[in-house]
Amino acid sequence: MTVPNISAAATPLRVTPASPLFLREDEIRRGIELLYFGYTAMIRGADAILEAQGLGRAHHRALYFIARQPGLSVGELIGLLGITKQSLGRVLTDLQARELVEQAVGINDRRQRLLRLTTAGAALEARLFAELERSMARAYGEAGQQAVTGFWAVLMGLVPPEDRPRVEALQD
Amino acid sequence: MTVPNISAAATPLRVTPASPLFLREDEIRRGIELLYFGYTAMIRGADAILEAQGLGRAHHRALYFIARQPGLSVGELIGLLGITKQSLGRVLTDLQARELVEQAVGINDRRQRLLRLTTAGAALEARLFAELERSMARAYGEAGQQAVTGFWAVLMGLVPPEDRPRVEALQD
DNA sequence: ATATTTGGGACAGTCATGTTGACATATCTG
DNA sequence: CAGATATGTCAACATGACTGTCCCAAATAT
Repeated sequence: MTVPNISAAATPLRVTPASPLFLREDEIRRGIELLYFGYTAMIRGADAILEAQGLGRAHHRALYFIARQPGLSVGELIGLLGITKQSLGRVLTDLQARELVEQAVGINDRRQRLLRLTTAGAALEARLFAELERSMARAYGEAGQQAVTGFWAVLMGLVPPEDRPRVEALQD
Repeated sequence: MTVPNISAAATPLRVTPASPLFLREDEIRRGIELLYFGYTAMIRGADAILEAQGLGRAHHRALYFIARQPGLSVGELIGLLGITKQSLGRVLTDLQARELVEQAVGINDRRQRLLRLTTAGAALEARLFAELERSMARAYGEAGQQAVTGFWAVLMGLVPPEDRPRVEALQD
């Protein structure tokens, strides 16, 4: 293997640990900054692939959630993305014109349009995911299992309680 | 107090801990999703204040870093924000027109323009920060000190090594 | 001392992605 | 059948990025 010990980094962290006074302004600002730089760094990793396809980050987000929850409805996707149907409409039009996403009439409710990736769409999403995964797996491996649990816990704490079920529901 | 035990939550987490197989696709996707929802939730918290001022998120980011590193140069701010000088130019023009930010000629290098917040700018930034802090402190408190360390470690791992010094440098 | 590079500002046009508002159609539900 | 819901579409507009170009002043190199 090329990266034999990424999942077993002998020494995790190397990051200054939080002090018991971890609610001080400096510690809060550190979290804000790391969240900003970490998030943008990960997202940026997929830009090259997107640009080569003439797509943007909005298309990426839609592809991601359709891949994650095949058969979800337009309304559910709007809820996850937090955008209006008009904004999503343009994105879906693009993706369908490129035959990356297909629609089916809802089963219980024929007004719904259920979304899934085509074979080409799944292939593209896999390439995009591989880029995100490269960043995230490196970070997980460097930080260690226990750190990952903390990472999840703080991030879930940032999500307003009423939105948490929606995030948990992706984990099925 | 209304929130007496936020800094001493008896039971941290409540989030499913990472398994030893934390590099599996599901665990990676969980991190991607939590990072997305956590980041957007925190950022969104300041939107109401910004809108009341007729400012946007771009202005917020500039205010944040100028507050964090008073006297930084235009070039340094461009580096932190990762945008072009033309994009930053409009933002700084707006902030200076509102007398939230002021410039001074560089000391060692008179070509530079060193940026700092005015009194009004500092007051606004403090209000914006208080919103972010509310989210972050709640998340820190719910998750616990150890989780915060893990949160930082994973996020720093997401930042490409060559960019890490710039993030660390904010911590002075 | 002059030439070049660098930090910053300004103008113009464009793109990606979000918004509101209005209206249409099909389907579900009471 | 009446009203609510899910979705689609058209139009206008806002935000915040981008590229390209030109400019000035100050630092640095030759």
